[in-house]
Amino acid sequence: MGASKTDHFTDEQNSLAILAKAVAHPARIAIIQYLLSVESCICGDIVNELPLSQPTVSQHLKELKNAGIIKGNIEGNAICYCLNEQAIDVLHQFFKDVLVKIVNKNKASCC
Amino acid sequence: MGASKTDHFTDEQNSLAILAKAVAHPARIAIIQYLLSVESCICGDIVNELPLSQPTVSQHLKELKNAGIIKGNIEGNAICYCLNEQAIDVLHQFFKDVLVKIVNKNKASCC
DNA sequence: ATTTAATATCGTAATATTGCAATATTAAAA
DNA sequence: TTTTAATATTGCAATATTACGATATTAAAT
Repeated sequence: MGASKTDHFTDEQNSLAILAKAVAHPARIAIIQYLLSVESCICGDIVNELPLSQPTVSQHLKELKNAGIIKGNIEGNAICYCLNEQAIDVLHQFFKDVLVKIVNKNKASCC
Repeated sequence: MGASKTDHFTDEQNSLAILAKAVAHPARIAIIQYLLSVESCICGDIVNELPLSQPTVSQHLKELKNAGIIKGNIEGNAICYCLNEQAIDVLHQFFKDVLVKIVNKNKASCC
């Protein structure tokens, strides 16, 4: 098939999967790290920071934007990209909750 | 091309991407949530919990295991799967750090 | 020894992702 | 207005993912 059967899962499961997928590529991790390292959000040189062609970088940015991980504002003929705190927080909370539950379970004897 | 150019990125970027990719499917989110909901780790009924066929579930479990998100122990003719605290912690720490940095940046005026 | 139950693997079709060259778009600069 | 710079889109080839039927494996139960 190839397509995942999203309608069989909860909205929460689907949206977490979409967010995780957006992050699930080394280039997109690199983009996130670069956005964090830059002082201002106005950054027109992401392409030069990555070992990929301009169209490929543009595509990765689009995927991050579609998933809501980053926000983009037009600033003249450059574009200001910045991280979306809320989307990152959803992922952070999920893994935090998972971790807390694992620790509690392991306390009660497990693998 | 289709294959990502992993050799152009850092080990950290690649391993974070692998972990995120393992989680980046609603069925695998569902598996994680189910493993958390069960008291013991001995669980031989993951297939019945998911709206997917047995081979498909088995494949998803394999991917989670390959990425280190879950661990599997053979228990007779059933298999005991449980979450790997360390792998989840890597993801948790990453998103926590990103979040802290975003908050600090936004304080210093940004988007 | 045979059956049963649980899980894994193989093969394959449908679809998605990755990457880039070529080209388009857009707005500032000259 | 022409050029330049920055980013986006299109088209396409290579590869990866998702899903499942059929089949294999494995160990307990009969």
